[in-house]
Amino acid sequence: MYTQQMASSIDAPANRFKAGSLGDRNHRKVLAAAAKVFSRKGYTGARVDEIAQLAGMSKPNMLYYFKTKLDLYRAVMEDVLALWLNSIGDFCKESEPAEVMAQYVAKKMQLSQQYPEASRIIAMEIISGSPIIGDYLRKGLRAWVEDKGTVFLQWQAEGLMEPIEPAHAFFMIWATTQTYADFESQISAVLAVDDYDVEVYPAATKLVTDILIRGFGLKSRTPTS
Amino acid sequence: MYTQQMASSIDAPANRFKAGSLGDRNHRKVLAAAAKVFSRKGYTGARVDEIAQLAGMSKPNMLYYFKTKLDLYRAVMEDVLALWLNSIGDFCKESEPAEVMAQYVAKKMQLSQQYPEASRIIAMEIISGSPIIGDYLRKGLRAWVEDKGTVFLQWQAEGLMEPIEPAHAFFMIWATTQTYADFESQISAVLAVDDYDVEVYPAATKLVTDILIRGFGLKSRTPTS
DNA sequence: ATATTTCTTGACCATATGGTAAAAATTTGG
DNA sequence: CCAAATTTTTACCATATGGTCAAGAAATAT
Repeated sequence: MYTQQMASSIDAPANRFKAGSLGDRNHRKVLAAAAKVFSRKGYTGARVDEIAQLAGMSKPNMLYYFKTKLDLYRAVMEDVLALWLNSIGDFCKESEPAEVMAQYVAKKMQLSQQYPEASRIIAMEIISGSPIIGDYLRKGLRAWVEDKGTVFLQWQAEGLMEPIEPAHAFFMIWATTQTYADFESQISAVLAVDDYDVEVYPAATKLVTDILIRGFGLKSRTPTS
Repeated sequence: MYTQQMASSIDAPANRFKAGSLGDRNHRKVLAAAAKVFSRKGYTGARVDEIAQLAGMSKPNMLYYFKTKLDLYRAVMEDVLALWLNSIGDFCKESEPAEVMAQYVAKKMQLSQQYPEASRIIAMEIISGSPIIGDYLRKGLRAWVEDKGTVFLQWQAEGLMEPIEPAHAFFMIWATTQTYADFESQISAVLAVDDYDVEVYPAATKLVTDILIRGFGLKSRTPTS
């Protein structure tokens, strides 16, 4: 089993190669290829050789950049988590609730659209029981939720939001936005769309935003007089 | 690759063993074990031998019941899809919108709680690009959504619901309910709960129900006079 | 009880898989 | 241009993996 934990902090995506060098470029190529494969197969299902092929190099060559499959997975995970959590936007107590929510949802949706593999990798990892990021979830993410959640509590204290446990509010936002990345194959099948990006995302963003604002009962602080 | 499709209809879970016989019981044991393993590792990541061990028998013995890994996966998938779709409840146009929604959400939540592996198996399959159930999604599920969606359209025509594309309404319901099964490891990590079933599900059910009813703008047909 | 069907086992197989080592090729700094 | 460092390839290896086969053990029916 690979139930080892990674550091619970988000390190910079720094690698040991100097920017622009051959090593650096290949390093990135491998990470990109790995993200694609891991996002479809998960850790156990992914094949090292498939990743190497996708990165356009031989397996031993790829293993020169990442010594083991687990190392590679951890590296991908770090990148992906960093991307995922740095998407807070202006989450400040003083702004208009509906504005803040709209911005956050928009940002999340944009991320789902731009880096669907990132979302899927995290989803697969969590569905698998979070063997690698479990520690991070218990520490880093937990703290994040507690911190950002104060904004919701503030709004609720001001009567600008229904009494909803902040953590659950986040679960709901994440679920509704990430579903468009994670379950793309289902959604595009049901909707029978040609171009997911133009036919689904814009409409979905507006829809999810509206429903969440209404569902959370977000009120304006300065009623349009 | 295993990009073969299964029948797009949901067959009865009938097997070739007569009920209660040794064969029947073992058949079920294998299916149960397979569901657990597939739900954590996905198709490619699952190991035939691990499933056999979990079912308490040798690998060749298990392969006596299901000739190949793919056969087994298909069988599990069929069971799981049947379970998942037969959870419609009273989805009838004449009932109270809020009632219908509350019932559907409750049923979905109950399923997520009772058969979390089922939810995860579907999630993994879809995240993997629906290689096996793609055809079913394009035909069976698409038809289901179109059919059941008429209820939402009816409500909207009567002014009892905000104008929301029915399919998206379903995506939202599924996302918010299934997230509690699929992402259990994340949610329990963030909430730091001991007993997920009692500390999370009841509260989540009420929360999701309320938010969706409010978010969809469901009105009562017979206002409480 | 015995013949027959059903189930289980152990030995086995071809291939896949993650990973290694050392030589060869390439790039880079001086 | 040359030596040193970096990158890539070739040939391997041990083990894991999905699956087969024939013989043996149980159960079942007669």
